Amino acid sequence: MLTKQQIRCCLDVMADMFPNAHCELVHRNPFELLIAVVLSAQCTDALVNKVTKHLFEKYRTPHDYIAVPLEELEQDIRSIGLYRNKAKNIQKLCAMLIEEYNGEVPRDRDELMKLPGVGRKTANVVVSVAFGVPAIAVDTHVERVSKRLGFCRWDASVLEVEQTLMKTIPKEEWSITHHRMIFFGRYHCKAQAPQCPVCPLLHLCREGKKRMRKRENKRARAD
DNA sequence: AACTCGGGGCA
DNA sequence: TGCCCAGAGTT
Repeated sequence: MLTKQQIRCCLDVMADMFPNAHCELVHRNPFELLIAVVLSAQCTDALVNKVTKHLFEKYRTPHDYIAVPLEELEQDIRSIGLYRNKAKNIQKLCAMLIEEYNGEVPRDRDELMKLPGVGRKTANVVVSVAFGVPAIAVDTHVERVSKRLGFCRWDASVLEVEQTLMKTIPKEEWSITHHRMIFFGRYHCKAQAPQCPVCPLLHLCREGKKRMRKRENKRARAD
């Protein structure tokens, strides 16, 4: 396990590697962001952006989404996968927005999590990106990076990962930090092909050092 | 804690 | 062409 000091050091390196880290979802307001993040569950932001381009021209308000048959909305988002669940959730979510929140996206994380299709990760992204509330959205990238480097135990829950990061990072940097970690995880510390040999964090990384040792042993046996 | 839902993308 | 990727909800 890394010390707080070491974790901050890792995060500083990520900041240097990805100075332009940001939310990759295309949106123009909190409502569009909410829809985009709900759609992004279990698929990549790039894929969602392909769909939302057309979607946000056709549907502009919560009313627009519920004015259409479920099957039509399903067809409009078919290419992203899990589209039946997502279409159903979005119609219910829009109905709730109208009935309970005056058609506005709530600014409170716990209120957001009452909406169908909105879990902890989605709610954290929405409050931090749309409303500037400090939050750390733990997706698979943030979780994988935290565990490989040794920010937390391997068996830590998503909530424990979030709490570890919150305890380590000053509040003002929570939001930008989670974007940096996502970039680091997506483009460098990838799930299948981590770039350990060229990683500037290798000297601190629990998993990286283990992988490099394995590599060495393999080479030694081959000789 | 484990399972399910479903496509696109890449090897 | 088959494996890998990405969260929320349910039991």
